[in-house]
Amino acid sequence: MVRKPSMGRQKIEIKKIENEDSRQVCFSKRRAGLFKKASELCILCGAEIAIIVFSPAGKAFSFGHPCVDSVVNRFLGTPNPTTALMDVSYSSFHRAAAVQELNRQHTELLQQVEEEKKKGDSLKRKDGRPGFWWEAPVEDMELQDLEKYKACMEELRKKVANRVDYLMMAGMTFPATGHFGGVNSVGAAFDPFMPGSSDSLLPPLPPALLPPLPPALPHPVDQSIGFGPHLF
Amino acid sequence: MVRKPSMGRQKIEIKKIENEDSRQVCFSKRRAGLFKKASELCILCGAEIAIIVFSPAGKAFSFGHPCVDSVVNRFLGTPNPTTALMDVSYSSFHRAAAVQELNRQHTELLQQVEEEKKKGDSLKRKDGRPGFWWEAPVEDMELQDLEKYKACMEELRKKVANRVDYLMMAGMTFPATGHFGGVNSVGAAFDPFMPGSSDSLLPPLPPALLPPLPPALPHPVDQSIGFGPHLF
DNA sequence: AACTATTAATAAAT
DNA sequence: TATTTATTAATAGTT
Repeated sequence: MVRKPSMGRQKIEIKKIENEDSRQVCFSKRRAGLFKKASELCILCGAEIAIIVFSPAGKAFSFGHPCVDSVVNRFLGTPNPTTALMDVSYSSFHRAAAVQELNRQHTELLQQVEEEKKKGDSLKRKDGRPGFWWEAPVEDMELQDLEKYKACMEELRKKVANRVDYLMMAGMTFPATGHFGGVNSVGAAFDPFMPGSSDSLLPPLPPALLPPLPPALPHPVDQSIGFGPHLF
Repeated sequence: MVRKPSMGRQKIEIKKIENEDSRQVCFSKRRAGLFKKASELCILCGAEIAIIVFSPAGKAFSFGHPCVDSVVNRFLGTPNPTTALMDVSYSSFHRAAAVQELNRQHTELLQQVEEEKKKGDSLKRKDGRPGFWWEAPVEDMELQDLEKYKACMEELRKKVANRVDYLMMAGMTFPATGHFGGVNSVGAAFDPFMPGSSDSLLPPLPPALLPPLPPALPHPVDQSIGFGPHLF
């Protein structure tokens, strides 16, 4: 029999893979590789790592040692018993940054809304007409949408503020709603510190623990509708 | 002359490295490798990734595309305004398209960084640190670097603003500043737009706008507080 | 999902 | 810390 002479690995350019199938395959392989590298770094150097990956399709995967939420909380500054004192000032910065980011978005949104309003107003009043007939309805619709959007942002902002207050005061970990372990998270699976495993567990990559696409929970893209009862 | 026949790479067991120096070297190398893998995954597959790494000494490093906060917030289930407004069909679609475009540009910048890095690798390597732009603790950042970074941010902000104006003129219902998370609210099956779109555009990575790529610039969120000397 | 020819990452030495 | 080298490890293309 003639052997199959595969081309073997070929050098590739680091640019977006256009072919969807190829991209999906690459995503799966490299995600696994990334998580493996992370687990090795944890074991070899005693690092704590959290990785969150959203596939182009919006599915979430995560890796965490000791677990995603503990690392994220530490990063964001949630008071944590195991957090070194040294980390506090450091972390508070990130927490502030995260909230600030949301506030900034909110502010910019409001500006956009105002601009849209102006446009709409001027358009309607020009020549005593609401603009071209085919435009008017569109403008109105957009304004309605924007108003809704604005309202949602107000709501979001409140929830964020409450959430932050809660975290700061309670000194608890994140949502007890099971957000974290939920989705495609790999913690224990890749957890190098699992009893009796140091290396042997890693290479094989238990496929069952890396469910390609189970229904995700709290992620907007996977969820049909936004504000679920579990959000904040 | 007698060559120096290094042993080359040796196979190692994946277990904690006891020697502190070796561990530190390994940590640095592998962290860099991990972040590089992540960036490639982002570019190749259009993924969104956030990585948070705490060294054993408690120092935090992070990688994020588009930025750490946006990915983490998305993961945590931050209510997504766009999702909440999903019923507003027209607006959603236009907004999705707008943000999609912005995000594409963003990815292009990321690619440019890669290319620049290649060029830089082969050429200059004298003064600056060859580290990745997204790491580098803030304390290592020269004042000059901060000034450059600031300037680049301003530049990028202008470009984004121009882009937004263009999109608005083109008939976009809502310009989508590019700051709002997952615009892919309609769901993968129904959304003709690339699902992997998303968040913040500004903060992430101006490096493409930077001069050739001298010193590395940290990710905004990475600019945390340096607190005294640290091991890692 | 499995197979390999290659490229890419990196342990050790400097 | 950066560079170089010799190897191992990851993976692109294929089946």
